[in-house]
Amino acid sequence: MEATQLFKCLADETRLNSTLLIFREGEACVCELMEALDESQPKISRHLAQLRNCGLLADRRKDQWVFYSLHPGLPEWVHSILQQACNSRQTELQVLQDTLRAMKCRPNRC
Amino acid sequence: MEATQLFKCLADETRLNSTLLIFREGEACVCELMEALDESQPKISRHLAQLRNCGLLADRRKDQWVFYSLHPGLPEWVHSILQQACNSRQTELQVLQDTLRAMKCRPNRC
DNA sequence: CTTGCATATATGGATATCCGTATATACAAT
DNA sequence: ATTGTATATACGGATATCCATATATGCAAG
Repeated sequence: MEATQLFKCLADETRLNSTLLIFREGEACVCELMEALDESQPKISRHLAQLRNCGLLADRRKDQWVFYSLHPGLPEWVHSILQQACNSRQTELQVLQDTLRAMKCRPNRC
Repeated sequence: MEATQLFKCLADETRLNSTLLIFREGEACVCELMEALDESQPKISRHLAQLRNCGLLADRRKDQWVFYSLHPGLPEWVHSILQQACNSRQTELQVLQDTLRAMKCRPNRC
């Protein structure tokens, strides 16, 4: 993964928050991110597709949901940068995670 | 400094390489970066101005040169991200630094 | 096979980014 | 004052990014 490509991925609010939420939660599906970030379905879906195409995220299908997670085998420096980005917006991320946790009818995991 | 703003700064090859060279060298002026990156003067100058306006770089004037350095007082997580970015392109950066060091008539520092 | 839910993609338009070229500014030296 | 060197900025065009809206796909349940 090229550094500039990673930075392009993280240079958008929706993509950064989605990636960091996935980083902290392990995985998340489109509808969970819609709820946590309060954004439209196409918007979330498009950004996640972009992150997957760049190799930052991987997806798995479970019933009608698609769960996105960090792509396995990302180099250590990518994880380190994500961790630092988390540090820089701890408070905001906590709010997003609380919203996610308060969500009713979260999809069942495998 | 906002995380997405930092990532936008680093999402361009010219800006990323300039920033990392400055990170490793301490400071650099426009003509040094032109030489090391083999790019035009307006291109380098425009990108440096953008980095300064975002608060990532600071500049000081010495005779006819303008030296750019990391803005003092940047939070620790910014430094950490720059360090990780350096790690991810060590080899390429080394080449750029060698070109810089081989440059004839480098400007005199204060 | 139709309905419903989750997700993906296509389209078109608004805005942003990036760059080459040309020009301007600042300042030292003559 | 004029020249030369270093840097900055203005302008215009090409391209990329981002989004809302509409539509398509995939799949499970009935």
